Amino acid sequence: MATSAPRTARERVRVELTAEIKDVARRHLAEHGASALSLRAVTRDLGMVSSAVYRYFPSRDDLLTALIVDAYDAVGAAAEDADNPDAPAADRWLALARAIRAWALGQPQEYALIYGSPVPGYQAPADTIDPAARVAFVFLRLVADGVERGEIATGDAARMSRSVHADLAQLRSLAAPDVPDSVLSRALLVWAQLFGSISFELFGHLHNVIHDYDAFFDVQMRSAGRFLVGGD
Amino acid sequence: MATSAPRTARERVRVELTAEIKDVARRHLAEHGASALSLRAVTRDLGMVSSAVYRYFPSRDDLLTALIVDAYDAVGAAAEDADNPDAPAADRWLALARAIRAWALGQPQEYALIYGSPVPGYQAPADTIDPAARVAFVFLRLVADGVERGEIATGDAARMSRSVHADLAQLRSLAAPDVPDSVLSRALLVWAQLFGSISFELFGHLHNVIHDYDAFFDVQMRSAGRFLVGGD
DNA sequence: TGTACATCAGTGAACGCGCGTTCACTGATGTAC
DNA sequence: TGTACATCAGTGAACGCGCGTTCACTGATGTAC
Repeated sequence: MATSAPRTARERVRVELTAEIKDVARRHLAEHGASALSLRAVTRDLGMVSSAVYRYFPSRDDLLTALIVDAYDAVGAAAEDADNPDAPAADRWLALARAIRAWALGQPQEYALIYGSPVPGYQAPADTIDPAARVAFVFLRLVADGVERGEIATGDAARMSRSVHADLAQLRSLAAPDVPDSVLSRALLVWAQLFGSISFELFGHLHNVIHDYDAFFDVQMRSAGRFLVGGD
Repeated sequence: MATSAPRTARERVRVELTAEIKDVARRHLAEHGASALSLRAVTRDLGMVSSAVYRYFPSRDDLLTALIVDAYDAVGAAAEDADNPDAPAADRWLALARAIRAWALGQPQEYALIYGSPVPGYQAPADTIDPAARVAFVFLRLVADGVERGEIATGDAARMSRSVHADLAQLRSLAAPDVPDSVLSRALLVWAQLFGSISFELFGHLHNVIHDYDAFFDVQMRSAGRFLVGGD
């Protein structure tokens, strides 16, 4: 990934073809889902012979990993783009929620790839961890800013066990400086709610219940935002 | 499903074998996930020849559908069992949330089957709709009772578009009599949050962030319960 | 209660398919002098 | 600038595998008289 600019023609072609393989794979993903992703089908679409892909990805799982990393990066980037650090916390939250949902609706299979059930037989390697955190950092920054600027009520923490306190403390030191437990806990609730809502919509659990998804989503996220900033 | 008691020996064996096939299939599901579920592997485990399964299920998709229906029924039953209609709404909510999570942790692949990404290439037929609603009905009953008994604050409804209002009205007439929009909206938020939280845990999105999942879940659900009963 | 026929469960062979991955190879591109 | 060698991309054939589904069949179970 972090290779310096390709100098030789060969390197340039290699970079391009790697990207092309991922593009085609992404298209297949969109049509048939992750577990149906086939190296042979991808190379067929590219006019290559199936074994040629092994010059670029050592195995099918490595290709999947690359797609997963790209997907995490893409939501992360979408979230970062949507965030205006100068706006009030509630507005930032709404913008972030909308951006994530918009990304999910735009590439539902990529959303499913990273937030749906894990691909059977596939073990996510460690290099997916950092990209996965990117989108969450946007959220936690917003929360930390909101607390710092006095926009988010801190309230008093609900009673929680030492273990939960420790987990929250670790998260705080990692990504949410000076955010008290009460707010951090609320934030995680709201965060889970966001992905729960998007998954419900995308995976059809609100079929025949909700018809105007756009409007419903906004109502829900505004309500969640009020909960987030408003305290208990 | 709703066949009357089998009378002949043949019918009895048929019922038993149908159940046995599903049991083995469920075991395979638990080990390898839905998309890796293979009729041949299932029949192999049963000591049958692969074509014999077609006497019981006309195709692989029909077997999958049966497993999905069973899974929905199982969470629904778990939820119903956990619910004590005489308890306060907040307690009922916590008990329900715990029951659903416990079920999910007990059979993660079945949870993934119904609440994770849809199985690629599989189209859920209409007969999954009713079983899918069963668990939600338990929740909505609890909410309706809470409103009726004055345990859940109704507050004033946030501004929402006509379309959302209509969707909520339909849901109310279906499963939540006399529950005002404000509460219904909050309830759906909390509901999405529950499945978001369980999915986060099960699909590994809180890996290295939360360590004491049991305690964290309780803290979160209590907080969600306060939001549910307490109003905006 | 016994017989004749119809129904059904399970068999085994076969069809046609696609998959991931390996391997020895050819020919083009890049590098060092 | 030109040549000799090393590196690399892509080929094509092959391996071994498992899958869903169909079909004509045998033999057991059930039903009607």
